[in-house]
Amino acid sequence: MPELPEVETLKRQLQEVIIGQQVRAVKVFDPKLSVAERFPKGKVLQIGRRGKILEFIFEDGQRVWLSLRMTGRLLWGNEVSEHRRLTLVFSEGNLHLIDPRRFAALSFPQKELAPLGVNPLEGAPPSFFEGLRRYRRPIKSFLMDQRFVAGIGNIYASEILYAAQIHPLRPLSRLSQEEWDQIMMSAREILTEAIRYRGTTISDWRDLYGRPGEYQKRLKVYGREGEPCPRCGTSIRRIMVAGRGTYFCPRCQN
DNA sequence: CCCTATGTTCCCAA
DNA sequence: CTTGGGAACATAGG
Repeated sequence: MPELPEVETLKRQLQEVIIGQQVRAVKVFDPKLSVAERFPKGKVLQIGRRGKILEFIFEDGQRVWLSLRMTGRLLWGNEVSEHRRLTLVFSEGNLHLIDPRRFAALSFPQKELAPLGVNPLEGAPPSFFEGLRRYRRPIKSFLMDQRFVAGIGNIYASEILYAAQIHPLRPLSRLSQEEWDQIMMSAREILTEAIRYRGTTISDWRDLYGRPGEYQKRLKVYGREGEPCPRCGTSIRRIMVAGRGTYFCPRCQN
């Protein structure tokens, strides 16, 4: 599913296409998304992103949050493809929500709730790491916890820890400040690079125009079990961390 | 039939 | 309170 770089790609493309346009009609094809009937019919003022959540901001101040979950995608255009769950009819075109597994969710936030973690593109404030000493959970599961760090998912967590040369099972409480800083720096570099390549297409991800991303060609460890580490040649390993497939180099990452 | 899958949430147990 | 495991959601592919 879309992580930060994929959602950011959609956000930027939507800004080019629907800012200033008015939602004329909403067609709902999945009863799970019947809440979409309440979609504001006004003019879209801005598109935002909070971690992996896409935010539509309307002229009158109303907001809609879209969480794409595992297989959700947005498609601009006329062609009716498989797995269409929702269509927003704009003055100058149609925006379709495509979602094979039907996990995507819409919400209409009443106020500022759902405290989100730090933005890994900006980095954490200097004091952030100080408050984390008590957590002994593996660094990888921490990086993916949206309450602490917003936007990192399963693919980029493995890639970030590989770049930072930190073992995914290392307890947070046993990281030094320098190692934490290194992880945050790697996160920024990798996510920024992934945005530049319009995200990672392993199976479902496509951008607003249906094109696959390019970052999958640059993945160093994710999905590469048994292949040689690009740094030292050791065979990449796969383990389960918090129930998710996790890839790392047993020699480079400690 | 088995396992896996870019996510989130909830229940339960240690 | 912390953490992880498992299940659930629902569908497709190897």
